[in-house]
Amino acid sequence: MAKRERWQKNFSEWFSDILRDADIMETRYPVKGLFVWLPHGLKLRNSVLGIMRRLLEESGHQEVLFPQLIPENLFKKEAEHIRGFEGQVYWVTHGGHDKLDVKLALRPTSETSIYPMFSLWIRSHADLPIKLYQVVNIFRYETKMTKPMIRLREVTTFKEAHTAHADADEAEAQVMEAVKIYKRFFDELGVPYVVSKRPPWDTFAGARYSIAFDTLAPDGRTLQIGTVHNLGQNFAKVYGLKYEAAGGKHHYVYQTCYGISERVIAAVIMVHGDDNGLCLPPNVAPIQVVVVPIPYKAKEAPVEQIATAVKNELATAGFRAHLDDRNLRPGNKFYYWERRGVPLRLEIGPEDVAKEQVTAVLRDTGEKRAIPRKALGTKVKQMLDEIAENLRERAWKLFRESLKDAPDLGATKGIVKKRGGIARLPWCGQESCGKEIEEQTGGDMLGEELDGAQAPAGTCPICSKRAKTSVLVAKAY
RNA sequence: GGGGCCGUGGGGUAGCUUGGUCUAGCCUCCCAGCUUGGGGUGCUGGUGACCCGAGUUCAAAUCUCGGCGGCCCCA
Repeated sequence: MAKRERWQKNFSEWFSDILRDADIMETRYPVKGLFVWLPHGLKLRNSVLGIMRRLLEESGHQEVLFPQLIPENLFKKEAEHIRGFEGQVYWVTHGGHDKLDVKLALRPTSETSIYPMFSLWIRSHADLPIKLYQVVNIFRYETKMTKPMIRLREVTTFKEAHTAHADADEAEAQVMEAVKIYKRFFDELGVPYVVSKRPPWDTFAGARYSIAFDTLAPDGRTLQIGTVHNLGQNFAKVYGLKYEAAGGKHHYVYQTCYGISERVIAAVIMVHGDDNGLCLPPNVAPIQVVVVPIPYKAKEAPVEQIATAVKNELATAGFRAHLDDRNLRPGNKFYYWERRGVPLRLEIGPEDVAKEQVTAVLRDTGEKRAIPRKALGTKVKQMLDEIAENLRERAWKLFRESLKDAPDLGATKGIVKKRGGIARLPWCGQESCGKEIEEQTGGDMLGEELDGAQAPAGTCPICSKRAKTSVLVAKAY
Protein backbone atom coordinates (compact mmCIF):
# COMPACT_ATOMS: atom_id res chain seq x y z
CA MET A 1 0.00 0.00 0.00
CA ALA A 2 0.93 3.53 -0.68
CA LYS A 3 3.60 2.35 -3.05
CA ARG A 4 4.95 5.34 -4.91
CA GLU A 5 7.53 4.05 -7.36
CA ARG A 6 5.92 4.76 -10.67
CA TRP A 7 4.32 7.87 -9.22
CA GLN A 8 7.76 9.30 -8.62
CA LYS A 9 10.03 7.73 -11.22
CA ASN A 10 7.60 7.84 -14.10
CA PHE A 11 5.53 10.76 -13.05
CA SER A 12 4.67 12.14 -16.48
CA GLU A 13 3.30 8.80 -17.58
CA TRP A 14 1.55 8.26 -14.26
CA PHE A 15 -0.16 11.60 -14.54
CA SER A 16 -1.55 11.21 -18.04
CA ASP A 17 -2.61 7.63 -17.36
CA ILE A 18 -4.46 8.63 -14.24
CA LEU A 19 -6.35 11.42 -15.94
CA ARG A 20 -7.81 8.81 -18.26
CA ASP A 21 -8.13 5.85 -15.89
CA ALA A 22 -9.79 7.88 -13.15
CA ASP A 23 -12.18 9.58 -15.58
CA ILE A 24 -10.77 13.01 -14.86
CA MET A 25 -9.94 14.26 -18.30
CA GLU A 26 -10.10 13.22 -21.93
CA THR A 27 -6.78 14.22 -23.43
CA ARG A 28 -7.42 13.30 -27.05
CA TYR A 29 -9.35 16.34 -28.17
CA PRO A 30 -7.93 17.12 -31.61
CA VAL A 31 -6.68 20.63 -30.89
CA LYS A 32 -3.33 21.13 -29.24
CA GLY A 33 -3.53 22.29 -25.66
CA LEU A 34 -7.29 21.81 -25.30
CA PHE A 35 -8.80 19.07 -23.17
CA VAL A 36 -12.17 17.76 -22.05
CA TRP A 37 -13.27 17.60 -18.43
CA LEU A 38 -15.02 14.30 -17.69
CA PRO A 39 -17.80 13.97 -15.10
CA HIS A 40 -15.62 12.73 -12.26
CA GLY A 41 -12.96 15.34 -12.96
CA LEU A 42 -15.48 18.12 -13.27
CA LYS A 43 -17.01 17.24 -9.91
CA LEU A 44 -13.57 17.41 -8.37
CA ARG A 45 -12.96 20.75 -10.06
CA ASN A 46 -16.24 22.14 -8.84
CA SER A 47 -15.59 21.04 -5.26
CA VAL A 48 -12.23 22.78 -5.33
CA LEU A 49 -13.84 25.90 -6.75
CA GLY A 50 -16.46 25.72 -4.03
CA ILE A 51 -13.77 26.15 -1.39
CA MET A 52 -12.27 29.05 -3.30
CA ARG A 53 -15.60 30.80 -3.67
CA ARG A 54 -16.36 30.35 0.02
CA LEU A 55 -13.05 31.88 1.05
CA LEU A 56 -13.47 34.82 -1.30
CA GLU A 57 -17.05 35.54 -0.32
CA GLU A 58 -16.10 35.34 3.36
CA SER A 59 -13.50 38.00 2.79
CA GLY A 60 -15.81 40.41 0.99
CA HIS A 61 -15.26 39.52 -2.66
CA GLN A 62 -18.14 39.42 -5.11
CA GLU A 63 -18.39 37.27 -8.18
CA VAL A 64 -18.93 38.82 -11.61
CA LEU A 65 -18.68 37.61 -15.17
CA PHE A 66 -17.07 39.62 -17.94
CA PRO A 67 -17.13 38.97 -21.69
CA GLN A 68 -14.60 36.73 -23.31
CA LEU A 69 -13.72 39.15 -26.12
CA ILE A 70 -11.65 42.29 -25.71
CA PRO A 71 -11.37 44.93 -28.46
CA GLU A 72 -7.85 45.47 -29.72
CA ASN A 73 -7.71 49.13 -28.78
CA LEU A 74 -8.50 48.45 -25.13
CA PHE A 75 -6.23 45.47 -24.99
CA LYS A 76 -3.28 47.46 -26.29
CA LYS A 77 -3.48 50.40 -23.93
CA GLU A 78 -1.00 49.28 -21.31
CA ALA A 79 2.40 48.94 -22.93
CA GLU A 80 4.04 46.57 -20.43
CA HIS A 81 1.02 44.36 -20.41
CA ILE A 82 0.98 43.99 -24.18
CA ARG A 83 4.64 43.21 -24.26
CA GLY A 84 4.01 40.35 -21.85
CA PHE A 85 1.06 38.89 -23.66
CA GLU A 86 0.88 39.86 -27.33
CA GLY A 87 2.80 36.80 -28.45
CA GLN A 88 0.20 34.54 -26.88
CA VAL A 89 -3.08 36.13 -27.90
CA TYR A 90 -5.67 34.48 -30.11
CA TRP A 91 -7.47 37.02 -32.27
CA VAL A 92 -10.97 36.91 -33.62
CA THR A 93 -10.73 38.63 -36.97
CA HIS A 94 -13.94 37.65 -38.73
CA GLY A 95 -17.64 37.61 -38.05
CA GLY A 96 -19.10 35.20 -40.52
CA HIS A 97 -17.78 36.30 -43.90
CA ASP A 98 -17.06 39.85 -42.77
CA LYS A 99 -13.69 41.01 -41.65
CA LEU A 100 -14.04 42.83 -38.34
CA ASP A 101 -13.14 46.53 -38.23
CA VAL A 102 -11.70 46.08 -34.75
CA LYS A 103 -10.05 42.76 -34.01
CA LEU A 104 -11.19 41.06 -30.83
CA ALA A 105 -8.82 39.29 -28.47
CA LEU A 106 -9.80 36.08 -26.74
CA ARG A 107 -8.85 37.16 -23.24
CA PRO A 108 -5.51 35.79 -22.02
CA THR A 109 -6.41 37.41 -18.66
CA SER A 110 -8.99 40.09 -17.97
CA GLU A 111 -7.32 43.28 -16.74
CA THR A 112 -7.96 45.02 -20.02
CA SER A 113 -11.64 44.12 -20.09
CA ILE A 114 -12.40 44.74 -16.44
CA TYR A 115 -10.54 47.99 -15.78
CA PRO A 116 -12.25 50.05 -18.48
CA MET A 117 -15.49 49.19 -16.68
CA PHE A 118 -13.93 50.14 -13.36
CA SER A 119 -13.40 53.61 -14.81
CA LEU A 120 -17.16 53.91 -15.27
CA TRP A 121 -17.96 52.59 -11.82
CA ILE A 122 -15.45 54.42 -9.69
CA ARG A 123 -16.52 57.99 -8.91
CA SER A 124 -15.67 58.69 -5.31
CA HIS A 125 -13.82 57.23 -2.38
CA ALA A 126 -17.18 55.78 -1.28
CA ASP A 127 -16.99 53.36 -4.21
CA LEU A 128 -13.78 51.90 -2.87
CA PRO A 129 -12.52 49.36 -2.25
CA ILE A 130 -13.77 47.22 -5.10
CA LYS A 131 -13.15 43.52 -4.66
CA LEU A 132 -14.42 41.39 -7.52
CA TYR A 133 -13.59 38.01 -8.92
CA GLN A 134 -14.65 35.77 -11.74
CA VAL A 135 -14.09 32.19 -12.80
CA VAL A 136 -13.62 31.99 -16.54
CA ASN A 137 -11.74 30.36 -19.35
CA ILE A 138 -8.82 32.14 -20.95
CA PHE A 139 -6.78 31.47 -24.07
CA ARG A 140 -3.05 31.60 -24.42
CA TYR A 141 -1.22 30.54 -27.53
CA GLU A 142 1.45 28.42 -25.87
CA THR A 143 4.33 27.51 -28.12
CA LYS A 144 5.94 25.08 -25.68
CA MET A 145 4.70 21.55 -25.28
CA THR A 146 1.26 21.56 -23.72
CA LYS A 147 0.22 19.31 -20.87
CA PRO A 148 -3.27 18.68 -19.49
CA MET A 149 -4.10 20.98 -16.56
CA ILE A 150 -0.55 22.31 -16.49
CA ARG A 151 0.29 24.05 -19.73
CA LEU A 152 -2.81 24.82 -21.75
CA ARG A 153 -3.91 26.88 -24.67
CA GLU A 154 -7.32 27.15 -23.11
CA VAL A 155 -7.20 27.47 -19.36
CA THR A 156 -10.74 26.45 -18.48
CA THR A 157 -10.62 27.26 -14.81
CA PHE A 158 -9.17 30.68 -14.25
CA LYS A 159 -10.19 32.31 -11.01
CA GLU A 160 -9.07 35.93 -11.14
CA ALA A 161 -9.73 38.56 -8.51
CA HIS A 162 -9.37 42.27 -9.20
CA THR A 163 -9.38 44.99 -6.59
CA ALA A 164 -9.13 48.77 -6.50
CA HIS A 165 -8.15 50.86 -3.48
CA ALA A 166 -7.83 54.46 -2.38
CA ASP A 167 -4.20 54.30 -1.38
CA ALA A 168 -1.05 52.26 -1.63
CA ASP A 169 -1.20 50.93 1.92
CA GLU A 170 -4.64 49.53 1.38
CA ALA A 171 -3.51 47.83 -1.80
CA GLU A 172 -0.54 46.43 0.04
CA ALA A 173 -2.84 45.10 2.76
CA GLN A 174 -5.00 43.55 0.06
CA VAL A 175 -1.99 41.69 -1.30
CA MET A 176 -1.42 40.26 2.15
CA GLU A 177 -5.06 39.30 2.50
CA ALA A 178 -4.89 37.49 -0.83
CA VAL A 179 -1.81 35.60 0.32
CA LYS A 180 -3.65 34.61 3.47
CA ILE A 181 -6.69 33.43 1.52
CA TYR A 182 -4.56 31.33 -0.78
CA LYS A 183 -2.71 29.79 2.14
CA ARG A 184 -5.98 28.73 3.68
CA PHE A 185 -7.12 27.41 0.33
CA PHE A 186 -4.08 25.22 -0.19
CA ASP A 187 -4.16 24.14 3.44
CA GLU A 188 -7.71 22.91 3.03
CA LEU A 189 -6.55 20.89 0.03
CA GLY A 190 -3.48 19.58 1.83
CA VAL A 191 -1.27 20.95 -0.95
CA PRO A 192 2.12 22.12 0.33
CA TYR A 193 3.61 25.34 -1.00
CA VAL A 194 6.27 27.95 -0.67
CA VAL A 195 5.44 31.62 -1.12
CA SER A 196 7.98 33.83 -2.79
CA LYS A 197 8.37 37.19 -4.39
CA ARG A 198 9.19 36.69 -8.02
CA PRO A 199 12.32 38.41 -9.32
CA PRO A 200 11.76 41.54 -11.44
CA TRP A 201 12.27 39.71 -14.72
CA ASP A 202 9.51 37.27 -13.86
CA THR A 203 6.96 39.78 -12.63
CA PHE A 204 3.46 39.86 -14.13
CA ALA A 205 3.32 42.16 -17.13
CA GLY A 206 2.24 45.54 -15.82
CA ALA A 207 2.65 44.79 -12.11
CA ARG A 208 4.93 46.43 -9.58
CA TYR A 209 5.73 43.07 -8.09
CA SER A 210 4.37 39.54 -8.05
CA ILE A 211 4.08 37.00 -5.29
CA ALA A 212 3.71 33.37 -6.24
CA PHE A 213 2.84 30.04 -4.67
CA ASP A 214 4.78 27.01 -5.84
CA THR A 215 4.31 23.37 -5.02
CA LEU A 216 6.37 20.37 -6.06
CA ALA A 217 5.47 17.65 -8.52
CA PRO A 218 6.63 14.11 -7.71
CA ASP A 219 9.32 14.45 -10.37
CA GLY A 220 10.98 17.26 -8.42
CA ARG A 221 9.82 20.11 -10.62
CA THR A 222 7.99 23.04 -9.13
CA LEU A 223 4.52 23.99 -10.22
CA GLN A 224 3.28 27.55 -9.85
CA ILE A 225 -0.22 27.27 -8.42
CA GLY A 226 -1.14 30.81 -7.49
CA THR A 227 -0.05 34.38 -8.02
CA VAL A 228 -0.78 37.70 -6.32
CA HIS A 229 0.15 40.96 -8.01
CA ASN A 230 0.45 44.48 -6.76
CA LEU A 231 -0.38 46.58 -9.81
CA GLY A 232 0.26 49.94 -8.21
CA GLN A 233 -1.21 52.67 -10.42
CA ASN A 234 0.01 51.34 -13.76
CA PHE A 235 -3.36 50.28 -15.06
CA ALA A 236 -5.20 53.04 -13.20
CA LYS A 237 -3.31 55.67 -15.15
CA VAL A 238 -3.83 53.99 -18.49
CA TYR A 239 -7.54 53.32 -18.04
CA GLY A 240 -8.25 56.51 -16.11
CA LEU A 241 -9.34 54.97 -12.82
CA LYS A 242 -9.75 58.11 -10.71
CA TYR A 243 -11.82 58.77 -7.63
CA GLU A 244 -12.75 61.93 -5.78
CA ALA A 245 -11.27 62.01 -2.28
CA ALA A 246 -12.99 63.50 0.76
CA GLY A 247 -11.34 66.86 0.14
CA GLY A 248 -12.57 67.02 -3.43
CA LYS A 249 -9.27 66.15 -5.10
CA HIS A 250 -8.98 63.41 -7.71
CA HIS A 251 -6.55 60.54 -7.37
CA TYR A 252 -5.73 57.42 -9.27
CA VAL A 253 -6.64 54.18 -7.53
CA TYR A 254 -4.18 51.48 -6.48
CA GLN A 255 -4.88 47.98 -7.69
CA THR A 256 -4.17 44.35 -7.08
CA CYS A 257 -5.09 41.16 -8.86
CA TYR A 258 -4.58 37.54 -8.02
CA GLY A 259 -5.25 34.28 -9.75
CA ILE A 260 -5.59 30.54 -9.45
CA SER A 261 -6.06 28.05 -12.27
CA GLU A 262 -6.79 24.35 -12.73
CA ARG A 263 -3.15 23.78 -11.97
CA VAL A 264 -4.33 23.58 -8.38
CA ILE A 265 -6.38 20.53 -9.35
CA ALA A 266 -3.32 19.04 -10.98
CA ALA A 267 -1.54 19.70 -7.69
CA VAL A 268 -4.21 17.93 -5.66
CA ILE A 269 -3.97 14.95 -7.98
CA MET A 270 -0.20 14.77 -8.02
CA VAL A 271 0.73 15.46 -4.42
CA HIS A 272 -1.71 12.94 -2.97
CA GLY A 273 -1.46 10.15 -5.53
CA ASP A 274 0.31 6.81 -5.45
CA ASP A 275 0.91 3.84 -7.73
CA ASN A 276 -2.69 2.72 -7.32
CA GLY A 277 -4.02 6.02 -8.54
CA LEU A 278 -5.69 9.01 -7.00
CA CYS A 279 -6.14 9.61 -3.34
CA LEU A 280 -8.47 12.54 -2.93
CA PRO A 281 -8.87 14.67 0.17
CA PRO A 282 -12.36 13.93 1.54
CA ASN A 283 -13.51 17.54 1.33
CA VAL A 284 -13.20 17.55 -2.46
CA ALA A 285 -13.66 13.85 -3.31
CA PRO A 286 -16.73 13.42 -5.56
CA ILE A 287 -17.37 10.17 -3.71
CA GLN A 288 -16.20 10.09 -0.11
CA VAL A 289 -17.32 6.61 0.85
CA VAL A 290 -17.96 3.64 -1.39
CA VAL A 291 -19.88 0.66 -0.07
CA VAL A 292 -18.90 -2.69 -1.57
CA PRO A 293 -21.10 -5.67 -0.81
CA ILE A 294 -19.45 -9.08 -0.75
CA PRO A 295 -22.34 -11.39 -1.64
CA TYR A 296 -21.36 -14.98 -0.98
CA LYS A 297 -23.55 -17.47 -2.73
CA ALA A 298 -26.83 -18.11 -0.91
CA LYS A 299 -26.06 -15.22 1.43
CA GLU A 300 -26.65 -12.37 -1.00
CA ALA A 301 -29.93 -11.11 0.39
CA PRO A 302 -28.88 -9.90 3.86
CA VAL A 303 -25.60 -8.57 2.52
CA GLU A 304 -27.27 -6.50 -0.18
CA GLN A 305 -29.95 -5.31 2.18
CA ILE A 306 -27.51 -4.07 4.78
CA ALA A 307 -25.16 -2.57 2.22
CA THR A 308 -28.04 -0.51 0.88
CA ALA A 309 -29.07 0.51 4.39
CA VAL A 310 -25.52 1.59 5.20
CA LYS A 311 -25.25 3.62 2.02
CA ASN A 312 -28.56 5.36 2.73
CA GLU A 313 -27.63 6.06 6.30
CA LEU A 314 -24.40 7.73 5.20
CA ALA A 315 -26.12 9.73 2.49
CA THR A 316 -28.68 10.95 4.98
CA ALA A 317 -25.89 11.95 7.33
CA GLY A 318 -24.54 14.16 4.56
CA PHE A 319 -21.69 12.05 3.22
CA ARG A 320 -21.18 11.61 -0.48
CA ALA A 321 -21.70 7.85 -0.48
CA HIS A 322 -21.99 5.35 -3.31
CA LEU A 323 -23.10 1.71 -3.37
CA ASP A 324 -21.27 -0.42 -5.92
CA ASP A 325 -23.67 -3.26 -6.64
CA ARG A 326 -22.22 -4.20 -10.00
CA ASN A 327 -21.78 -7.87 -10.75
CA LEU A 328 -18.00 -7.84 -10.45
CA ARG A 329 -15.62 -9.56 -8.10
CA PRO A 330 -14.88 -7.49 -5.01
CA GLY A 331 -11.15 -7.25 -5.75
CA ASN A 332 -11.93 -5.74 -9.10
CA LYS A 333 -14.07 -3.09 -7.46
CA PHE A 334 -11.40 -2.35 -4.89
CA TYR A 335 -8.89 -1.44 -7.59
CA TYR A 336 -11.52 0.47 -9.50
CA TRP A 337 -12.37 2.82 -6.64
CA GLU A 338 -8.82 3.16 -5.45
CA ARG A 339 -7.82 4.39 -8.88
CA ARG A 340 -10.52 7.06 -8.62
CA GLY A 341 -9.27 8.18 -5.25
CA VAL A 342 -12.27 7.42 -3.05
CA PRO A 343 -10.83 8.00 0.42
CA LEU A 344 -12.88 5.44 2.32
CA ARG A 345 -14.26 2.02 1.39
CA LEU A 346 -16.72 0.03 3.45
CA GLU A 347 -16.95 -3.69 2.80
CA ILE A 348 -19.97 -5.63 3.89
CA GLY A 349 -19.83 -9.42 3.69
CA PRO A 350 -21.46 -12.33 5.53
CA GLU A 351 -18.98 -12.02 8.35
CA ASP A 352 -19.78 -8.33 8.85
CA VAL A 353 -23.48 -9.08 8.80
CA ALA A 354 -23.05 -11.69 11.48
CA LYS A 355 -20.96 -9.42 13.68
CA GLU A 356 -23.07 -6.31 13.06
CA GLN A 357 -20.07 -4.44 11.72
CA VAL A 358 -18.61 -3.08 8.53
CA THR A 359 -15.03 -3.41 7.38
CA ALA A 360 -13.51 -0.04 6.60
CA VAL A 361 -10.43 0.38 4.41
CA LEU A 362 -8.57 3.68 4.33
CA ARG A 363 -7.34 4.64 0.87
CA ASP A 364 -4.17 6.43 1.95
CA THR A 365 -2.68 3.67 4.09
CA GLY A 366 -4.68 0.61 3.10
CA GLU A 367 -5.42 -0.03 6.74
CA LYS A 368 -8.48 -2.20 7.51
CA ARG A 369 -10.71 -1.59 10.50
CA ALA A 370 -13.79 -3.30 11.85
CA ILE A 371 -16.43 -0.67 12.61
CA PRO A 372 -19.52 -1.46 14.73
CA ARG A 373 -22.70 -0.74 12.79
CA LYS A 374 -24.01 1.43 15.59
CA ALA A 375 -21.03 3.79 15.50
CA LEU A 376 -21.03 4.10 11.70
CA GLY A 377 -21.65 7.84 11.29
CA THR A 378 -19.21 9.10 13.88
CA LYS A 379 -16.51 6.63 12.88
CA VAL A 380 -16.78 7.51 9.19
CA LYS A 381 -16.46 11.18 10.03
CA GLN A 382 -13.41 10.44 12.18
CA MET A 383 -11.74 8.36 9.54
CA LEU A 384 -12.30 10.94 6.81
CA ASP A 385 -10.79 13.62 9.02
CA GLU A 386 -7.90 11.33 9.78
CA ILE A 387 -7.27 10.72 6.08
CA ALA A 388 -7.34 14.45 5.32
CA GLU A 389 -4.83 15.09 8.06
CA ASN A 390 -2.60 12.24 7.02
CA LEU A 391 -2.59 13.33 3.37
CA ARG A 392 -1.65 16.87 4.34
CA GLU A 393 1.16 15.72 6.59
CA ARG A 394 2.51 13.22 4.12
CA ALA A 395 2.60 15.85 1.38
CA TRP A 396 4.19 18.49 3.58
CA LYS A 397 6.83 16.07 4.85
CA LEU A 398 7.99 15.27 1.34
CA PHE A 399 7.88 18.93 0.41
CA ARG A 400 10.02 20.04 3.33
CA GLU A 401 12.54 17.32 2.61
CA SER A 402 12.78 18.60 -0.96
CA LEU A 403 13.60 22.19 -0.03
CA LYS A 404 17.30 22.21 0.67
CA ASP A 405 19.93 24.77 1.48
CA ALA A 406 22.54 24.95 -1.25
CA PRO A 407 25.71 26.74 -0.14
CA ASP A 408 27.06 27.26 -3.64
CA LEU A 409 26.37 26.99 -7.35
CA GLY A 410 27.54 23.40 -7.57
CA ALA A 411 25.09 22.27 -4.93
CA THR A 412 22.30 24.21 -6.62
CA LYS A 413 23.11 22.71 -9.96
CA GLY A 414 23.08 19.26 -8.40
CA ILE A 415 19.61 19.78 -7.00
CA VAL A 416 18.19 21.36 -10.15
CA LYS A 417 19.72 18.92 -12.63
CA LYS A 418 18.67 15.87 -10.69
CA ARG A 419 15.29 17.48 -10.25
CA GLY A 420 15.76 16.95 -6.57
CA GLY A 421 13.45 19.74 -5.51
CA ILE A 422 14.08 23.33 -4.54
CA ALA A 423 17.43 24.87 -3.68
CA ARG A 424 17.81 27.79 -1.32
CA LEU A 425 20.94 29.84 -1.93
CA PRO A 426 22.38 33.24 -1.15
CA TRP A 427 22.05 36.06 -3.68
CA CYS A 428 23.42 39.58 -3.92
CA GLY A 429 20.17 40.89 -5.39
CA GLN A 430 21.52 41.98 -8.78
CA GLU A 431 19.55 40.99 -11.82
CA SER A 432 22.64 40.06 -13.83
CA CYS A 433 23.76 37.62 -11.14
CA GLY A 434 20.24 36.21 -10.83
CA LYS A 435 20.03 35.49 -14.52
CA GLU A 436 23.49 33.99 -14.45
CA ILE A 437 22.39 31.64 -11.68
CA GLU A 438 19.48 30.54 -13.84
CA GLU A 439 21.74 30.18 -16.85
CA GLN A 440 24.39 28.13 -15.10
CA THR A 441 22.11 25.85 -13.11
CA GLY A 442 19.43 25.42 -15.74
CA GLY A 443 16.85 26.30 -13.14
CA ASP A 444 14.34 29.06 -12.63
CA MET A 445 14.51 31.58 -9.84
CA LEU A 446 11.31 31.42 -7.84
CA GLY A 447 12.38 34.37 -5.78
CA GLU A 448 12.79 35.42 -2.21
CA GLU A 449 10.69 33.58 0.34
CA LEU A 450 7.96 35.73 1.76
CA ASP A 451 8.08 34.20 5.21
CA GLY A 452 11.77 33.48 4.96
CA ALA A 453 13.19 34.92 8.12
CA GLN A 454 16.45 33.06 7.58
CA ALA A 455 19.54 35.22 7.49
CA PRO A 456 21.09 35.74 4.06
CA ALA A 457 24.13 33.73 4.91
CA GLY A 458 27.16 33.54 2.68
CA THR A 459 28.03 35.26 -0.57
CA CYS A 460 26.49 35.49 -4.01
CA PRO A 461 27.74 32.50 -5.99
CA ILE A 462 28.29 34.67 -9.08
CA CYS A 463 29.88 37.94 -7.94
CA SER A 464 31.00 36.78 -4.49
CA LYS A 465 29.62 39.92 -2.88
CA ARG A 466 27.90 39.60 0.43
CA ALA A 467 24.43 38.16 -0.07
CA LYS A 468 21.53 40.54 0.48
CA THR A 469 18.99 37.81 0.60
CA SER A 470 18.43 34.16 -0.15
CA VAL A 471 16.42 32.88 -3.06
CA LEU A 472 14.83 29.67 -4.22
CA VAL A 473 15.88 28.04 -7.45
CA ALA A 474 14.29 24.98 -9.05
CA LYS A 475 13.38 23.36 -12.31
CA ALA A 476 9.90 24.71 -12.94
CA TYR A 477 7.03 23.43 -15.06
C1' G B 1 14.75 29.11 -29.93
C1' G B 2 17.54 24.41 -31.93
C1' G B 3 17.64 19.01 -32.74
C1' G B 4 15.58 14.08 -32.78
C1' C B 5 11.75 10.26 -32.53
C1' C B 6 6.78 8.68 -33.25
C1' G B 7 1.26 8.12 -35.07
C1' U B 8 -2.06 0.47 -36.33
C1' G B 9 -9.34 -1.41 -32.63
C1' G B 10 -11.02 2.33 -26.26
C1' G B 11 -5.63 1.50 -23.98
C1' G B 12 -0.75 -1.06 -24.92
C1' U B 13 1.67 -3.30 -29.05
C1' A B 14 3.43 -6.90 -33.65
C1' G B 15 3.91 -6.06 -38.82
C1' C B 16 7.12 -1.24 -42.04
C1' U B 17 13.99 -2.22 -43.20
C1' U B 18 13.18 -5.79 -48.41
C1' G B 19 5.43 -2.69 -51.11
C1' G B 20 1.82 -8.17 -52.73
C1' U B 21 1.11 -13.90 -48.47
C1' C B 22 -2.67 -8.41 -44.03
C1' U B 23 -9.12 -11.38 -45.09
C1' A B 24 -3.77 -6.96 -40.29
C1' G B 25 -1.46 -11.01 -35.11
C1' C B 26 -1.15 -10.57 -29.63
C1' C B 27 -2.34 -8.55 -24.51
C1' U B 28 -5.86 -5.59 -22.13
C1' C B 29 -10.47 -3.08 -21.90
C1' C B 30 -15.54 -3.37 -23.48
C1' C B 31 -20.37 -6.31 -24.62
C1' A B 32 -23.44 -11.13 -23.96
C1' G B 33 -24.17 -15.78 -21.39
C1' C B 34 -22.95 -19.15 -17.69
C1' U B 35 -19.76 -19.43 -13.46
C1' U B 36 -17.60 -16.97 -9.36
C1' G B 37 -17.57 -13.75 -5.04
C1' G B 38 -13.18 -10.88 1.82
C1' G B 39 -7.58 -7.95 -3.50
C1' G B 40 -7.98 -7.80 -10.86
C1' U B 41 -12.66 -15.62 -10.98
C1' G B 42 -12.86 -19.02 -14.98
C1' C B 43 -14.91 -20.59 -19.61
C1' U B 44 -17.42 -19.64 -24.31
C1' G B 45 -18.85 -16.22 -27.86
C1' G B 46 -18.73 -11.12 -29.79
C1' U B 47 -17.84 -5.67 -31.27
C1' G B 48 -13.79 -2.83 -32.64
C1' A B 49 -7.88 -0.23 -36.01
C1' C B 50 -3.63 1.13 -40.30
C1' C B 51 -4.10 10.05 -38.15
C1' C B 52 -5.66 13.30 -42.58
C1' G B 53 -4.44 14.81 -47.65
C1' A B 54 -1.57 14.43 -51.99
C1' G B 55 2.09 11.64 -54.74
C1' U B 56 4.97 7.14 -56.62
C1' U B 57 3.17 2.18 -58.22
C1' C B 58 -0.25 -2.87 -61.58
C1' A B 59 -0.33 -2.86 -56.04
C1' A B 60 0.77 1.31 -49.98
C1' A B 61 -0.12 0.02 -42.84
C1' U B 62 4.75 -0.35 -45.37
C1' C B 63 8.05 4.41 -49.86
C1' U B 64 7.96 10.29 -50.73
C1' C B 65 5.97 15.21 -49.56
C1' G B 66 2.62 18.34 -46.78
C1' G B 67 -0.84 19.02 -42.70
C1' C B 68 -2.56 17.74 -37.87
C1' G B 69 -1.35 15.40 -33.28
C1' G B 70 1.95 13.22 -29.56
C1' C B 71 6.77 12.36 -27.05
C1' C B 72 11.97 13.26 -25.88
C1' C B 73 16.63 15.93 -25.63
C1' C B 74 19.41 20.51 -25.63
C1' A B 75 19.22 26.02 -24.74
